Amino acid sequence: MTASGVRARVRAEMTDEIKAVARRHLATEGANLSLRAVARDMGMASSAVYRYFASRDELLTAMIIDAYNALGDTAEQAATGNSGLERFLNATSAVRDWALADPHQWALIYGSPVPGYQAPQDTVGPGTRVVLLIADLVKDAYENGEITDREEITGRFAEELRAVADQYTPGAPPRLVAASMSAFLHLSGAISAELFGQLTGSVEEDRRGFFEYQMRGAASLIGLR
Amino acid sequence: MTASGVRARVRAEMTDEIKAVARRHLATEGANLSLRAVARDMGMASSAVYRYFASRDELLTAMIIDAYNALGDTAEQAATGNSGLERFLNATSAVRDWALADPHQWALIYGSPVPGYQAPQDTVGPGTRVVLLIADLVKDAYENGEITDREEITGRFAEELRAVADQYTPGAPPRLVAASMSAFLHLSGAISAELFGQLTGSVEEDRRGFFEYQMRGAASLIGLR
DNA sequence: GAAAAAACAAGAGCAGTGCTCTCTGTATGG
DNA sequence: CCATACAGAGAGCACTGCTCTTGTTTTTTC
Repeated sequence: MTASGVRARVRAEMTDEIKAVARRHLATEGANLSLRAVARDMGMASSAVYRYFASRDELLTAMIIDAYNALGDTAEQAATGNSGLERFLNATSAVRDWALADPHQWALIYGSPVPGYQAPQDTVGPGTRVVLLIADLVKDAYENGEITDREEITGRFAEELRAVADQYTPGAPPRLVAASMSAFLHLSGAISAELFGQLTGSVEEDRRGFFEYQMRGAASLIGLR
Repeated sequence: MTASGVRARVRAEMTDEIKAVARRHLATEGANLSLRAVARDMGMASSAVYRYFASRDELLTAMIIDAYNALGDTAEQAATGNSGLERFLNATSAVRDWALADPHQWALIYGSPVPGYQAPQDTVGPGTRVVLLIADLVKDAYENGEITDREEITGRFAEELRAVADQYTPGAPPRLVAASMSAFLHLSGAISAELFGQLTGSVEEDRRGFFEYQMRGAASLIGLR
């Protein structure tokens, strides 16, 4: 291994450790991540952290990408089953479990954007993994004849969704893309509400059951059976 | 008007002005509201603001309550029409318009909670106005025979929702409460995603159309026609 | 192998933050 | 009329993100 290779590896390790400490802080403190506190925890000067991340926002961006990818991995691994419906329910349930296990990380990616923070281009790729997974899974079900016919959608947004469908899931009718996206938005709304305390006072005991009920509704709008 | 009445009135006006300035700051800056900046804008010392709000969190709480009520008013006023479906679509569309007009205020109430901020009891009442409006409107439609029959739900969450139904919309079957809440969560998810940039790259032109499509889906799950 | 260049780390410092404490006027209530 | 409660100001504490300068170490280049 070359000398420059060593340096690069040490740098990568350092970067990872900073992110790990930051993730720990995020889990306990919440979204107002303090670079200084992270540096303190690592026993280094705060200015030294700036060798690895140009700003607090850049560190946040890195953590957002990591979170998107962790969630994407989780959802993809869970999206198994004997039917499209089963795969959909398993995937969405895994997304919920992931969010419940680390609410702050969920808030980081699906909560309100950090003030002054504009999501850079690097985040859009990983950010679409879950919705693409759903669209893909629905397309599979469609090709297996598992989708109940529904009337095709019309309107300008239908045209826009046709373009999206052609790019990501060619061959799938636009209404399936629309319904998949709609299901994903329902998913994220249901999880965010549960995590952010919007459900307090109504469903307290059987939130999993209520969530599955909602996802079954979303699936029925898609036509999954 | 008594002398103490004057003092109380001045205090109320002062409180309102602080909130107004804070709202202006929120609209431009985002969620990291600075008490000092608000005080500066009002030409007073930051310490003087603490005569009116014990902490930044308390000011935020006041603004959250105001935002909930403003949104509640908007939704209630818009929930008119000749059918339950029309009322539902009008109300949800008004909610979306309100959120688009003031994204930061929407983020304040439906985005990720401010770090370290625990929503006090005062916010739960105003916070349920929109979902209660939907449930109420659905119950009206139910009593007018505008709801297509669907099978009743089962499970523990169904029992919990029955209790909620008995309290807020007595006489309505629990499945309507479940579907109303589900619709509301879909609503908030769709709006948050649109506001927080989750839709970037897919539906750009006809977001209103896509939103209405989604709300029609939610309405069909309720059985509204 | 020595010199030059690049990277790393630390510390001081700036401007901002929430919040507290103390002090001073002033308006209110008895 | 006077004691009191209250509004406001200012200084100060501990914290933040970030920059700039200084010194040290490591890597590259000759």
